[in-house]
Amino acid sequence: MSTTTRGRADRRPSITDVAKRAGVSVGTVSNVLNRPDQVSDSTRDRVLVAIEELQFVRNASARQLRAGTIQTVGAIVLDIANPFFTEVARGVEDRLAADEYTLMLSSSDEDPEREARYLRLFEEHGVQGVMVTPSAGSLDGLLALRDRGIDVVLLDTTSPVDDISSVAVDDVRGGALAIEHLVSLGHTRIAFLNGPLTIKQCVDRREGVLAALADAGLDPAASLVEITIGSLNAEGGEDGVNRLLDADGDRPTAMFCVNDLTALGALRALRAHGVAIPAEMAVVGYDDVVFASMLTVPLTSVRQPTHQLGWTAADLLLRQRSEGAAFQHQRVQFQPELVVRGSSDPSA
Amino acid sequence: MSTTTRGRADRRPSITDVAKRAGVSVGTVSNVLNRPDQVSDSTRDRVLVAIEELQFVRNASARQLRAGTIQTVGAIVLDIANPFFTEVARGVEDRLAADEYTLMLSSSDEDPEREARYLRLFEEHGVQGVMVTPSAGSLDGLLALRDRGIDVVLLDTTSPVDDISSVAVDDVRGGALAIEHLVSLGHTRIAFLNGPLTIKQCVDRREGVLAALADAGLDPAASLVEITIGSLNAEGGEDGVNRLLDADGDRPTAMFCVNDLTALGALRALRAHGVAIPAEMAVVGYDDVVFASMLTVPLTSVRQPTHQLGWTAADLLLRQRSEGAAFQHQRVQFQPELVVRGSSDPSA
DNA sequence: ATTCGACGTTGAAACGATTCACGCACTCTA
DNA sequence: TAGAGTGCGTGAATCGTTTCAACGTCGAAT
Repeated sequence: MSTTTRGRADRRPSITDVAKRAGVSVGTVSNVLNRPDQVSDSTRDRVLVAIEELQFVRNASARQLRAGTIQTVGAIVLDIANPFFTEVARGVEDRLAADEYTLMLSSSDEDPEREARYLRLFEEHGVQGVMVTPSAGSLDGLLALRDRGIDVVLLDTTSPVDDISSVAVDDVRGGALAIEHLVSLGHTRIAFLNGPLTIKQCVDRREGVLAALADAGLDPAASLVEITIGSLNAEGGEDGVNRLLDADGDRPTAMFCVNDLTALGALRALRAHGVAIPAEMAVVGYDDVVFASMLTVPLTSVRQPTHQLGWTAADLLLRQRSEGAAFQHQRVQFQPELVVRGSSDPSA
Repeated sequence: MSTTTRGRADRRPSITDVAKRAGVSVGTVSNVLNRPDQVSDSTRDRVLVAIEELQFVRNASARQLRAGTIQTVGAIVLDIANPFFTEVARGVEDRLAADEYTLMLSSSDEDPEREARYLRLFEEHGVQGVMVTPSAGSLDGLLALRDRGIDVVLLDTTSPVDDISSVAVDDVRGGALAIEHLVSLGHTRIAFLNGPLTIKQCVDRREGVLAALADAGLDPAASLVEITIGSLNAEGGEDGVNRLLDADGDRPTAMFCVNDLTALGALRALRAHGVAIPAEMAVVGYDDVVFASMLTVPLTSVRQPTHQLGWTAADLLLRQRSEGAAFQHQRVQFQPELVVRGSSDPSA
């Protein structure tokens, strides 16, 4: 059974095989690998030749088992297919590279169960820390993880507890920015395509929405049409618009989408229904992803410092590890910025 | 040193700790974990309680070290930020899930060195197989990997050798489709924003381009303006267009971009230069990513069966493992499809 | 009454690397 | 020439799990 799938060797060569071939002890081979300067030139060369001849590749499991831990951290984002999160991930990688850490990256697809599964997988693999954009309302799992010695930093959401750090953008402000803008254009009946309120970003942006409406003296009951979509992507947006247009009552004149991917789907559905943008429906997205400015109708959006977000989260995580008990937990918060384009403002 | 970063426990509990607490041997705990039906109810319950109380989490390293291998495969794509590849990855995941395999996903960013580094990392971690979209011209590293017992399937490129399987889309045909379309619209001077020829897709699409020109009786030297861009993304596209417009000589009336991300950047730069699309410049992309139909000028593109591509690659890999020596290497090839939109055809 | 198999459990031997106390052979110094 | 110091190398213990031969116990079959 084991020979069928193996080309040549029946078993990958171990450090012992290398030692035998080079005529040294395993300890010496290990030294060549990890402290080459403590080995004489001739011995080192002999070992390196043996490694080359046998095509020896270190066994990470054995290495890690003995060493106890390895320079790896995990990150779980809501949706790896969302350009916003890939840019965040790039920021994380850039910071980790400086300390020679490796990243295990996964997407929860907004499913708390998937999130939990990946967290367990990461833990079994002995990651030193995790960065998570939680998809569940509860932080219990993450707190337990922290108690088991794995550092945790929340990514793109503000921490509700004092003893877990977070790096986020002010989503309340972001939501308010979008609505203030639409209100300033004269809209008084606005649709809000939002995700489930188990996701913190959705809660916060909604809070900003409500606050901005109140500030403008508008009654949410009359001026806001909330549509909850299942997933924060193009399909969700399309679905949300279809439900909105099917519904009875006054059709809103403006729409705020919880992110740009959702807005993309919404625009597609609106176009399919022949709704003019922004004349019949003004649209605002969130994230200002790479293609937002290039759409049929350039998308007004709330911009966030993506790369910096990821970089800072990784920085916090690494500092938390290196500083140990001296580390002060903190909530880093960046400010969002509204980018006005044609999807909301014909004069833009 | 070790206590500073640990919350409570100084060391994560091992199977031995669980055994002690439950008053059984380590073998029994292992049995509870792996063959629960071979353990009596009362013992099993006692062990499970101990596991719960100690918050025991299996150590994947030890597990894998002893078991020799684990249900994991790796995948390396050219650019994780490209929606094309995230869709492919989704297809891979869907197939792997059926066999309870785990995926390690990485992006080479078209850098052969990064690719090699990730391959080594995967190998050290004992993956059973890898799916790779090669960024280097040479397959030596992959062949060596295969000889060391790790199955290899090429992803989104046709295998040049008989003993490595591949799943691809006919890129020669795809390139030809784009050019045939532009020629049929009357264009005789066409720009081709292509990536480096170390990347197989670029070579193949170029071959299709040249073949289609020849079929149309056009001399490439006169009708084709080749621009080589450094990276296959929006920045590359912008850069390519800037160089094209700065150059002397007849300006082409049409442009074929090696992928949609590149086309996005190209469109942005063209707009900045006030070039009308498609009147002054017709543009065709490749991949038909999610936002292609929604751009300022909807993008004509060559569509590929992304999800199926990934699914099939994973299927081939898993079958290769399970069938062993009986497995027949094969080159699966799907056909691309041209989707005509406004960026090339005003009547579309 | 003895033998047998089934069942549940044990305990020790792996897996492959790292680490560290120790030993050996030299050279240098007093 | 003894003693200290230095540079290299050794080999055994260790990490946490899985696996498997072996063992005790009990009920059924002979």
